[in-house]
Order: sequence, then C-alpha cells, then structure tokens
Amino acid sequence: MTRPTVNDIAEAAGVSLATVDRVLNGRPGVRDKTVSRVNAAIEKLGYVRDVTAANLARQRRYRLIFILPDAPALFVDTLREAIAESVSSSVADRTDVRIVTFPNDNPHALVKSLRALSADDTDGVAIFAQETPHVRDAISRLKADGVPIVALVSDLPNTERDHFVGIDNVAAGRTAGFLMGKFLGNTGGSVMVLVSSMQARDNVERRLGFDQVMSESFPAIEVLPSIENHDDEETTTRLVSEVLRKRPDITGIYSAGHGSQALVEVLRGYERRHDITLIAHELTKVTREALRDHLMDAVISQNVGHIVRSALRVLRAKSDGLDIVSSQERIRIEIVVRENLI
Amino acid sequence: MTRPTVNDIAEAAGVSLATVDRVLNGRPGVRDKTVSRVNAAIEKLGYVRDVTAANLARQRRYRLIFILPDAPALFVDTLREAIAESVSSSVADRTDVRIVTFPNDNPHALVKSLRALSADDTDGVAIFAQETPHVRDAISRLKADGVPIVALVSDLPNTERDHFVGIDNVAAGRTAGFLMGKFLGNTGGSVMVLVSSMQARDNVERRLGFDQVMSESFPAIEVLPSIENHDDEETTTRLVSEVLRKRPDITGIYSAGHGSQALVEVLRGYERRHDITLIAHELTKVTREALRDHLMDAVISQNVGHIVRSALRVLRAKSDGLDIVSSQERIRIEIVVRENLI
DNA sequence: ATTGACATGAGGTACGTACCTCATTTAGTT
DNA sequence: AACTAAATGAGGTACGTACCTCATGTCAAT
Repeated sequence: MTRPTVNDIAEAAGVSLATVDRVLNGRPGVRDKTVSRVNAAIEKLGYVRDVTAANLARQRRYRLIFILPDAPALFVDTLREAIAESVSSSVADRTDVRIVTFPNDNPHALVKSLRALSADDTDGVAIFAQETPHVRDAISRLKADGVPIVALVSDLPNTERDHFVGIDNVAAGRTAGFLMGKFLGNTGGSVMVLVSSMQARDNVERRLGFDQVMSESFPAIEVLPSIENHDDEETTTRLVSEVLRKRPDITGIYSAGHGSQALVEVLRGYERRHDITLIAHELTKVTREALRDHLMDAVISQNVGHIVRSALRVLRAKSDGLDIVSSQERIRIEIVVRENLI
Repeated sequence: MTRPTVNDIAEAAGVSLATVDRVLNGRPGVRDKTVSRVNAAIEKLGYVRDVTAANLARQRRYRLIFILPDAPALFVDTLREAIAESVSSSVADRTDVRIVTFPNDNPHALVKSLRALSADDTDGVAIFAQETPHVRDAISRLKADGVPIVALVSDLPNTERDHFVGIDNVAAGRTAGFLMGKFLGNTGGSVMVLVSSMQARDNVERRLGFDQVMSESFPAIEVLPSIENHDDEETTTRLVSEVLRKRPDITGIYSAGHGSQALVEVLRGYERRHDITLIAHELTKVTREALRDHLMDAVISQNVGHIVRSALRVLRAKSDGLDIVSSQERIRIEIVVRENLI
C-alpha cells in the first residue's frame, strides 16, 4: 500500500542501491542490461521519485529573474504584484526570484541588464519586452551560456527563447472581435481601436485577430485604423477626444493595448458613453471599476498569477533539462463581464 | 543568503534545538518567556518552515475521498476525469485519492457510502450531492467523528460542511443572463430555460441569477418557465422539440443543467437553429463541438481542474487544522466562446 | 534543605533521495 | 590464464524537520 522507495527498487531488481541511484540519475557505469532490469522494476512497482525528498537531498535552488519594462500601464504593475506574491510562496519551492526593471523606451538599458546575467548566478530568465535585433543578440548570448529563457506576455518568436508564456494574442483579438460584433448586433456603426504601439507584437496580433473576425462575421461594422498611444495618458486623451468629436457614428471602442486608464476617463465625461460598447484587455483596478460602472462591457484578460506560476514551472523544468507538458502550460484567454467579476 | 533552519533559530534564541521544536510544533513544556524568545528569533531571521522536509519527516499521508453521483451528464464525467488526473500528481503531495460513486437517484446509497467512512481511514471527504435530511445527518455524523468535509460544485449550506468548492451559481446564472440579453439585443423574443432538476441547488441558483438580470436589464425578453429534464436524454428531446414547435418566437435557449447533449442534438436538426442564441453550462466534448459548429454562442464553465485542486488543498489544510486563504480558493466563472476555446 | 514539578538540553533515529568513496566482482581482451 | 577496464556493491554523510528518550537544570512549595 505504501509508496515504493529506491530500496524497494533495488531489492526487486536484485541490484544495490547505488546502481538504482546511477540509473535514476543517469550516471554512467551501468550495463544496458542492468539498466533495463532496474527500469523494469521501477515500472513494475510503479515507483515515482519523491521530488520533495530529492530536492531536499539535492539542496537545489533555482535563481530566476523576471525582466520587466517600467511602462506606465496598470497591467505591468499587476504583473509585478503577481511576481512579488509568488516570491513568498516560492520559498517552499526552493526558488529565489528577482525582478529587474528597465526603462520602457530604452532598449539599450534592457540589453545591458541582459548582459549582466550569466549562468553563474542565474538559472532562468523570464522577459517581457519587444523584439529588437539587440535583444535578439543578448538572448542568443544568454542561451549560449546555457541560461533558460522564456518570453512573457508578448512572444519573441525569432529569438532562441525556450518557451512563450502568455495567451495566443491573435485568438484574444478574435475573442474581442466576436464579442464586439455580437454586442453591437447588426446595427452597423464603426469601431475605434487603440493600441499601445505597433511595435508591440502582442498588440499587433490582437489587432490582426480582431480584424479577421470583424471582416469574416460582421462586415457591416467599419473598423477604423489603429490609434497608437504609446501608453501615454495625454496622447490618449487628446486622440480619443478628437476621434469621438469627428466621428459621431462610433458605436464601439476596442482597447487592445496594455492600459485603459486615460480612455476610461475620457469616456466618463462623454455624454454618449452608454451608447458605446467598450471592450478592453487586462483586468486591473481601472477596468474593474469601468465594468462595475456599466462603462465597459467586457474585458479580455490573462491571469497574471497563472502566467507567473507557469513561467516559474517552465524555467525550473528547463533548468533541470526536463521537458514540459505544454498542454498544462497553456494560458487561458479569460472573458470578464460585470457579472462574473470576482 | 541561505534560508535559516531550526538550528539557526536555536542559536539565535539561545536555546536548544529541542526547545525550538517544542515551540514550532506547539508541544507543551516551554515557559511563555522562552516561547517569545524563540518566536522573536523566528521573526528576526524570517524563518519559514521547510514544508517538504517537514512532511518527509512526518511521513504524513492524506487519505481523501471524492463522492460523486453516476448522473448521465458529461460534466460529471469531466469532473471524474479531473480527479483521476489529480491522482497521478497527488502522489507527490502525499495524498491518496479514492472516488466513490453512488446511484444518482438513490439517496440511500449515498448515505450508506457516507456511513462506511470514519476518521480511522479517511482524512477528508469531498462530496457532490444534493442536500436531503439524510445527507445532512450523515454529514453531521462524519463531522462529529472529526472528518473534514467540503461540498463540491453544488453547495450544502445547511450542513456542517467546512467549505464549498465551486462557483457562485447565482453569479453564473447572472453571467448567462447578461450574455443572453446582450446577444439578443433589444429585439425581444423569448427564452427557453432547461435545468436538470429543481431539486439541484446549483441549478436553482443559476435560474435565479438568470432571471434577476433578465428582468433588471432586459425586460423586453420573455423568459419561459424552467423545463426539468432530470439529466435524461429522451425527456429532453421530447420536451424541447415540443416547445420549439409550439413557440416559434423562441430566440434564446439557456441550458442551466449539468448536460446539454440531447438539447444540442435536437437543435442540430432544427431548421431555425441559426436564429437561436444558445448558452449552456460546462465545457464538455458536446459543448465544445457545438461552439465550434456555430450552434452554441457561449458556455459558462467552471474549471474542473481548479475545483479538484482546490478541494484537495482545502481538505489537507482542514485535516491539519489549518485555516485556508479563501480568496485563493475562489473558483472563477469562465466564459467560453468559440474564439477563446482552448 | 528536600522534594517534586516543570523546563530545558543533549543526542539520537527516521523520512527518501543524492552523492561520495572505496572495495570487489564481472566481462572482455590478449 | 592473466590482465584491464568497466560494472556493481557496501557503506557512509547530508539535506531540514519531526519526534523520541533520558539527563540535568531551575524554581517554588514544603
């Protein structure tokens, strides 16, 4: 009834504990025949390594680093909080987490941060940044040094990152488009789209997915060109006000970027606010309140807690040279309306 | 830099390891003054017990039981699969999970199963069932015996269960109502509502929430009385076909029960199927396909994986006499449309 | 001053695994 | 058969905590 241990395996396979240990930990000096005998015993007894005991014995610690921009968007703060929260629970996981922040508009600072890392003091890096040639090079160097790397939230597909932790942003944009279309009905009208930046891959992908669905399924609705706000409040306020004034036919607004604070504030002061369907990304203080206040209709979100935990799991696994079960690391695209707001 | 251990605490507090151990594990025979000295040292060094080492030493095992009906609804199968899956990973958590099934229509069998359990061989019970006086008594007995109990999916509020693991079903119904209203627009029409049984508390709560939102926000839409299908396919087929024939003004169907298989099949053969907005609960093979096929518009779901893991965490904590962080055990109400289907 | 109750210390073993050293056996080559 | 290299065994320590026993210390009541 009780769980088999290495000693049981040794006995069942008719070998010594040392040999079982060699097989289990892939150490050399065991004949193939013996290896299969041991593996057969493992199979037969249904042995599963006690990971906690193993880690205890191994005295393994994972030194992981999150690299984030200091973008003035609430979502980044939310992400940072989630990481900070994971730190407290990660003590039990033998994991030391450090957060490195770089100035949003300064790719050189990011590269400098990346250069400061090496396999000597780092077991894994999770990075939320845009892909530039310099970033590509820096990641390449880190990988060559043997440091596992995952991209966070916004993918870096042309780099040597091991994995991407985040939602499928094309699908997220499609989801937003689906809801926008269904909410607007067949009444026509036009939709304003805001993005943080057309350099931000996640934003571009969302826009792409949104457009796909709108043209496929809701051709009666006109989708306007993207407005880039560069996560800047003043810019947003100015541009949104302007478009709202010039285009009274606007019935929907899709905020595909990382923040919606300024947008929401403009709308609070807009008399036709209740005739506009507003869909944004990321559940934050601002979007929560906007949902509650009947100002916003839906939020497409990714659970930052899940993202952080997935990144930690993946980095630990990669650091141990283990494979990941990618189906278990998929981040869901969450739809939040005011009634399922937790 | 490295994490403090009990030995560091002993040294810092100027006491022996044995005394630290007594304090940490609440054993008697330590003066208050000494206790505070030790606690001060713990505070100062930021000591956190290494739970994995502790469990290893303690050789603690949790024997937990899930009690489920054999209802012919796909959702119950999904739940059962999630439990089975957790079994494999729970080996590492020193947890033995057993599933007990009782005939859906036979509350006496359920009571009998409950009676068979005792604190001698059970450290916790998670139960998905409806509340009846007999069930209440059986739970009362188990609690008196010191066995922690959580209600699963459908709450048992008038019993002595320690906790409820599942979604807020009123809010889930409200969410369904919100989407139904928004999708239908202001066109009026009427909505058919299906439930498994009006005895099932979760179903009743969903219906309640749905009605709240419909009357508050979408008064132009008529909501018909509930159709009870008792999770029976033939009944569903018959009743749904009949209502569809008699009421051609039906523009929406809300399936609040545990299964939607027969309903979906009827609709597949219904010529006006694309004029009907269909919203159901629980993501299963059937609802997935219906979403993909543009037959269903949204699914309100609860992540069975989360439910099972939460139940395991809560039962382990209760079994150790620990408090739970209820905010961490909240199960989200998920909205799934065809674009965010994973 | 003696007693007894209580508080504390010292030192051990155990949990399941990792990893080390050194001795011994086995297989393969000549 | 002798030799060598490789394979295996035996036995140890360590990780951080739990829990046990027994000895010794302290203090207050008698």
